[in-house]
Amino acid sequence: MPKPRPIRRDFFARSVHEIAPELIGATLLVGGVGGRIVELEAYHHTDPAAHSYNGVTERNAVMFGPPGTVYVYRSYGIHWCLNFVCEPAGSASAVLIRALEPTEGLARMRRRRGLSEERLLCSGPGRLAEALGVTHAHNGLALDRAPFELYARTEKPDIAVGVRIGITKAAELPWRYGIAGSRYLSKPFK
DNA sequence: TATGAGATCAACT
DNA sequence: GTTGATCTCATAC
Repeated sequence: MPKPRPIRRDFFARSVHEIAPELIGATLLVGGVGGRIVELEAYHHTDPAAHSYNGVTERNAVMFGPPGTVYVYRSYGIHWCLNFVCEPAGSASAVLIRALEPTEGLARMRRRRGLSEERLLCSGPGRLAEALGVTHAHNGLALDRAPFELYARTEKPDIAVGVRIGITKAAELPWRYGIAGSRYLSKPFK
């Protein structure tokens, strides 16, 4: 195995549409627990589905901050969802990390998630956050500092593209990316 | 395999 | 009061 190369914050100071496919296959750890990113979605500030579309609120404030920052929001009143802020500060764009192939800290993930088969540990944004212990306490933290670790992929996977999941606004935009055929996706690609 | 309810909160109308 | 970047469990087919 080649030595993993850390991804630094400046990686994120570009178009979210360039970043999103490049992050597929990267390794994300939180407190040493995590795995390979197999699915994510892009949200651009000009996109009606983005939280930042209607301007700053208390919830989405970190989206308007510097790139390479972690944005965590509560979903459906129940779950936490993990995002990485992209583009130059003020652009308020982000990628939602939707699924991981678990590789590190399997035992801790299982404990946090309760009895659960490996395939379901991180296959969805809410599940992923629970398995990695991500909460609002992580909102606004830098991605290249503890407890976060992010490493570039060593090989380019076969990347699938599709429409985003669970949204009604701008639902037709093909801004969901994933590893084609991975069994850890929240849903298969068409 | 598919559909539906419930959990529970921030933003918006 | 309604909706939403969700998940789990129950019930129906």
